[in-house]
Amino acid sequence: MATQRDVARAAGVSLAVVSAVVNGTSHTRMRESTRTRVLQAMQQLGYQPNQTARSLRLNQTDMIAMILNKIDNPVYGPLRHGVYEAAAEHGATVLLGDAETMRSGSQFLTRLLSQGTVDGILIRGEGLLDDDVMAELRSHPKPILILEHALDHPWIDVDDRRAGEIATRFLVNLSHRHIVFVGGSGYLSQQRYLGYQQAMDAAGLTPAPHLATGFGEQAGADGLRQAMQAATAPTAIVVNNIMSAVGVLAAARDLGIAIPDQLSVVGIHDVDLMQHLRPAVTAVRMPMYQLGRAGVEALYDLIAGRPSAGGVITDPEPELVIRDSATALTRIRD
Amino acid sequence: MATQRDVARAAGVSLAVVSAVVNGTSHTRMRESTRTRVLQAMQQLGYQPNQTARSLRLNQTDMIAMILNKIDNPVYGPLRHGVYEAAAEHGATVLLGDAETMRSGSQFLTRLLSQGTVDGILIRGEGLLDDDVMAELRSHPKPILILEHALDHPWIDVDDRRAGEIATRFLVNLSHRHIVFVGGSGYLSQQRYLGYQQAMDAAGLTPAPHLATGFGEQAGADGLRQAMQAATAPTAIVVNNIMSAVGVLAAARDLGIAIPDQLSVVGIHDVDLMQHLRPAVTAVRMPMYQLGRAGVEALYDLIAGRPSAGGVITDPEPELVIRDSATALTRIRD
DNA sequence: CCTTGTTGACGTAACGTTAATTCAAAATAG
DNA sequence: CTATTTTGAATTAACGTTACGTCAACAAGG
Repeated sequence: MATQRDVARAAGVSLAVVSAVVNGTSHTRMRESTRTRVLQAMQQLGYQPNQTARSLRLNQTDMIAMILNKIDNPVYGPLRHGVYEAAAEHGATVLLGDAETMRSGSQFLTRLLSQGTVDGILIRGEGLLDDDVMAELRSHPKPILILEHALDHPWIDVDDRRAGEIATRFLVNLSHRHIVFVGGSGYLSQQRYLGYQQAMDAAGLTPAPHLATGFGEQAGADGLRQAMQAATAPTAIVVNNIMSAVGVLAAARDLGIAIPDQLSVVGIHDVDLMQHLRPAVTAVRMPMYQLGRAGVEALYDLIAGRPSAGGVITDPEPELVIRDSATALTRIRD
Repeated sequence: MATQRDVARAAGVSLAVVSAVVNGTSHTRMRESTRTRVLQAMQQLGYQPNQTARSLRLNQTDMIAMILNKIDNPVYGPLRHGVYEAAAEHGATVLLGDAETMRSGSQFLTRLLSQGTVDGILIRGEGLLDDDVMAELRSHPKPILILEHALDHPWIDVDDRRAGEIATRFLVNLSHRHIVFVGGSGYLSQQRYLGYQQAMDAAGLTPAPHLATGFGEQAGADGLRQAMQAATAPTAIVVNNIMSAVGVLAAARDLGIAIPDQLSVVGIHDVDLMQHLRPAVTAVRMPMYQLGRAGVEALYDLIAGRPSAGGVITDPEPELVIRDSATALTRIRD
């Protein structure tokens, strides 16, 4: 492949001029005619800049890494889009990794830790990155931004507490009194449960204990079964993780519980799929796309050494998307 | 950050020795005591090799790109895992891009086209990459492997025709006679339709025309509605794209069609979600994980200049996963 | 006419690595 | 005891860029 040297030779100019043409540097100036001559030579030779050499010289790769807990989780779709878009605006490409495969000594981690691979790192590990890995990452000289609550790193996240509150208050307003909170585990789920508690307290209702059955479809099914064993069955359920809502629907069907007539369901997080389920699932949509964009911006603040905005994103707020899985309580219960 | 030069100074040896220790090169030899001295110095200084400098020197980045049509499609989950794993075994990292954002002049494409970014490229664009982009990619000096049927490039793919045949034959064996084929568009869908036709012909049944309503949930709903307008309503339906099965289920519910009692449904491709829907969806699982692994192997054959295995993957075969959305036809119809 | 400033370039030293070449000292062979 | 080989390392030239420093030629100002 043609290099700047080849172009220089073909155009009868020095290397410096070619480089200046490529980058539009102001230091090295040239006649317009020279510039077009160089441009033509580049065209003819099919010159493509060598990104690696550029990175070495500039000590900057125009690449950032994003590490997600479970890449496949559809709630990360908009997050990823936000990150990719914002990164592109900064002229950067995104290297995507999965926390699950980021064991100590893994290929991806080694790559990240070696110098000159990425300009910065975005992490959403939901507590799944073990301490060894985090310690290794901490030794990384490039900035790291955590896309969830963190104690010892710059971080930014959506408002999970508020989401729990919004979901619960909606059910309260539909006259439900026995509302349970199901699924999840870890800090993030606790925040949502906190929001649930707040909304229950505000309505003078007694919060039920958190049925922390974990993540995914099965967790939802398990949660519903557990909830239904209570002395007084709930009339409504807040599902911590949206994919668990699928499991809740399935378990309800299996148990002969009609949704929403016998049980109202609200999920936290929203994905396209929810509008295509029957009943379509009412959910609290989190600004994940914005989180992605804000994350990249904050990361680039860190990279540039600027002070970086962090903490909980309160604008936009989590947004309730009303569909068919929750309805007002009309029958008298308990 | 510490470089090899710093390590060399600290250990009182030359650069060459440090490099040899890092790579385990046999050319430059050294005493065991020297080796440990260097290793200690590396440890003390926290030396991490500079990947960029290495890439520049070796003209090899240990990074491959994978371009997918719609990253978010859950059927790509296993494909991605296969690719990531196999790449890791080759000591490589994967740069993931979406065909949708790969317009001509896009950040990601520019990055790919510049020299020294990746060692090779894997593409599954499902016809969505426009000709400009493909032409630009073709000019790329590094090998490209297409993960679907291609005319002018090395390619490899799963057996879509066979999948259509398997799905259809299963329904035929359940005594269905009016079977429609719904959803999709493009070469890949045609292959599956071809398999459908084959199975229908083999059973002496008349294939219905391909209702090519496209991809995704909505496409399934549209397809079912269209299919139901026929003079004699079908008793079974082969859904080209698995996510469309969600839409089929929803539309059936909306139209008051009971699945599987009034209509049997079989989807092509399988994702975890299907077992959590009600009814759980019977589907033909494609060896996407293996496709990912095989794709990486074939790509590395190309990179190494070896002859590369290509074409349709027939082992393992698409596998029928029987769940609850299809049942034997017992009532007399038409 | 000399001074100063501007234009349009060129040369070159890095960036951190790898691998070819070279070479002194030690070991071995004759 | 000398000739030859082996061991253990050092020097150095790239890889393709970018940016600093330099400098001739020419124009403008006094």
